[in-house]
Amino acid sequence: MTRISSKDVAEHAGVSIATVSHVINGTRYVRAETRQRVLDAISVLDYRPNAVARGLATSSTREIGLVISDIRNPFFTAVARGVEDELIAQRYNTIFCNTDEDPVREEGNLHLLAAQQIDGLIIAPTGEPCESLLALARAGVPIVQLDRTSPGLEAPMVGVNNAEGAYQAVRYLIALGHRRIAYLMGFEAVSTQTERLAGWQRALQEAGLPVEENLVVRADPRFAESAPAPASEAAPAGMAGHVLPSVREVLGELLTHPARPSAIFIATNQLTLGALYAFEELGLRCPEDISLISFDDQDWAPLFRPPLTVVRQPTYRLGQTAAQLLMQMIRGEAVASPPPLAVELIVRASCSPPVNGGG
Amino acid sequence: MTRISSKDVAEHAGVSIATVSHVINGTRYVRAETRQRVLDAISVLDYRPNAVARGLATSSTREIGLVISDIRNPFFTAVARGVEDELIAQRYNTIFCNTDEDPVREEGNLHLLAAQQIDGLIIAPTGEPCESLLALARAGVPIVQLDRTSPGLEAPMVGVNNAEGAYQAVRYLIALGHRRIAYLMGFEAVSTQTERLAGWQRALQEAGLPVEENLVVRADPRFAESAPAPASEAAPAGMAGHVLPSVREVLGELLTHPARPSAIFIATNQLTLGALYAFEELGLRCPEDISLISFDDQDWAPLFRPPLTVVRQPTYRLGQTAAQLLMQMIRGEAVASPPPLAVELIVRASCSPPVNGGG
DNA sequence: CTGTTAGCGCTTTCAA
DNA sequence: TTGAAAGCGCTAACAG
Repeated sequence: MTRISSKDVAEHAGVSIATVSHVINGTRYVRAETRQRVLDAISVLDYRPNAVARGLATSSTREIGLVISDIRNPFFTAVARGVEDELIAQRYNTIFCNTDEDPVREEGNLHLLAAQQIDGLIIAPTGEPCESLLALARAGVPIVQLDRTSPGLEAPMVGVNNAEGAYQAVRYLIALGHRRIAYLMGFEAVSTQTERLAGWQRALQEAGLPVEENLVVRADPRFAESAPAPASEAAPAGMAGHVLPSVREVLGELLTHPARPSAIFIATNQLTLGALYAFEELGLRCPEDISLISFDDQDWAPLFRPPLTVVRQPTYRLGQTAAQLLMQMIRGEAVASPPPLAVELIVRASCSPPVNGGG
Repeated sequence: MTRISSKDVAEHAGVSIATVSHVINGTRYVRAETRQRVLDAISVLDYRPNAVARGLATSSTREIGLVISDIRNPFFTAVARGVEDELIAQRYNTIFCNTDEDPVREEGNLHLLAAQQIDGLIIAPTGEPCESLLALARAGVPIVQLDRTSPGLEAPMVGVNNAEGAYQAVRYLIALGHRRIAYLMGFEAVSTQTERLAGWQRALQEAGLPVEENLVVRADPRFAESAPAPASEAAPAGMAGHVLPSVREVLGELLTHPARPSAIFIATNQLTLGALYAFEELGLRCPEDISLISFDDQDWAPLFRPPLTVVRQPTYRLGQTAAQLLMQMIRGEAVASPPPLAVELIVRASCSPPVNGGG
């Protein structure tokens, strides 16, 4: 069962291991006849170069780390697919890690990835300062930030135009006649959440509407806690340092208030799912009782009753772009953050004019 | 920027590199005072052992391959999370690859993983014979089959009781009064699909109902083609060797037939989504015009109108179990396929008695 | 209790 | 046009 190595190939072909290496990598001229002998030996012996040994010799492992919050989040899932497709095409492997937005898990993952000598890293950082991340950057490992930014990290970032998407969404609601529009968001540390907040604000201000702080509600964005299936199945999440109420709690309070908003803009798909559960529980009909618009499209969104109006993000392309950018960095090319990718307002039927003229 | 190695640590601590190695790995006794010196040196220099070098020396990389069909499929996504949670806890990294049910992609992925000297493999095989997979097995790499089996491969398999789940689903429909119950499935090569077929058959036979071959319809299970979002975003799929019509085509034919079935049992979540789109297009109401029951729960299923009746699979646990089994194999323990995990019939509201007495 | 040293399998000067 | 040999950073005998 002893694995066969380039030495075996060399012997079989009657050449040195240097020559074997060179024909495999095409890294210097080899007489056609010699090359053929080596090639034959390779196929006869079914030789596969050992990437670990090569990695040690070249200090390049062809492995890329992909660190995201949770692969079960359809947003990241689509992104991950974009990344993997792009990387595998370049014969790079992608190692993925989940952080659950937990800085401790983030540190641990990065530690392991660093030890593994990854050639590059694509990360959707938690947003909390992360020593391992900065260390990786200092060590010269190419890094691209995905969707969000990490404090203190100098690295190109691939994301969407969050403020603009939020702005459009809220403007759409305002045009429909809404005056009191809530914003449901997740962790403050996550840059997308605050950028979307800014878009919400700008739209209100431009319309001369008051920006009431109590219209901004925060909830744990990690899963729709009222959803039976994942909840009962989910592993206990890390949550270190993060304590936020569930969507259900938060909306229960907001939407039973006498001066409740007539519309809500939601920052993520998981929060949206939670909100939908909350509506059901509170007996609120959408859009009759409350209009809803959210970030992230979902493949079931058009089938929903009502079909969901959303701000669509180019998820797959986000991952693809991040991977392409990383490849450029690995090749040593100079890169800069590309302009934010455009989002798209998809109007379906979860928003309607407010019944009582806008709350 | 020259990376620091165990040699640097040794020098700094005034010991040999062997001692450094031993304190790091706790692999032989080191005097407390010496150990402390080494530890200090490590932290002063911020030394991180190079896993690649270690991998070369020990021929153990602490990397596991996870090969699935498509990470965008929520089934695999949950499984992958179970795998990653389990592996990361053991300080193993997981490299994931998508095959798109394409044997060519499968081969390519495995080839790369083999070169990378993975310590183990968890795979949901396409079901087509796969040379690289057998080669990996021959080379003694621990493998566990996930959800399905690959022809000719001797490896423990972690899956659910597919036939039983299908049987229960169809029995439920029969109890409701249905007589003509269709089965919508994906690729024949995928073992789960045929096992579920067997369950469907058994339920019909036991009830004395005819098993009509034209009630079994096959469609491309890879994505809901009528769903606008993923379709427009999706990368061109591989599809080598697989040609199957879309759900829309297949159901268009089946359900406009005069003697159309009054109920349908669907083998996967992606096919279900496609069916839901098809219903919409055909103007069929569920469950009034047709009852639907499917494999795989989804977090939005309870919110759907009608809430979907499903056979739930323990997805997360499937991944977790596979990973645990793999760890045992890596430790050299003897293992066998565990009994299939139980599925659960979740009755919601997408099935009702047939209007005309069961077609 | 600790150091020396021979690899692991490959790449890459340097020589020829 | 090709070979010899020195590493890459670590582990694991073997010595002492």
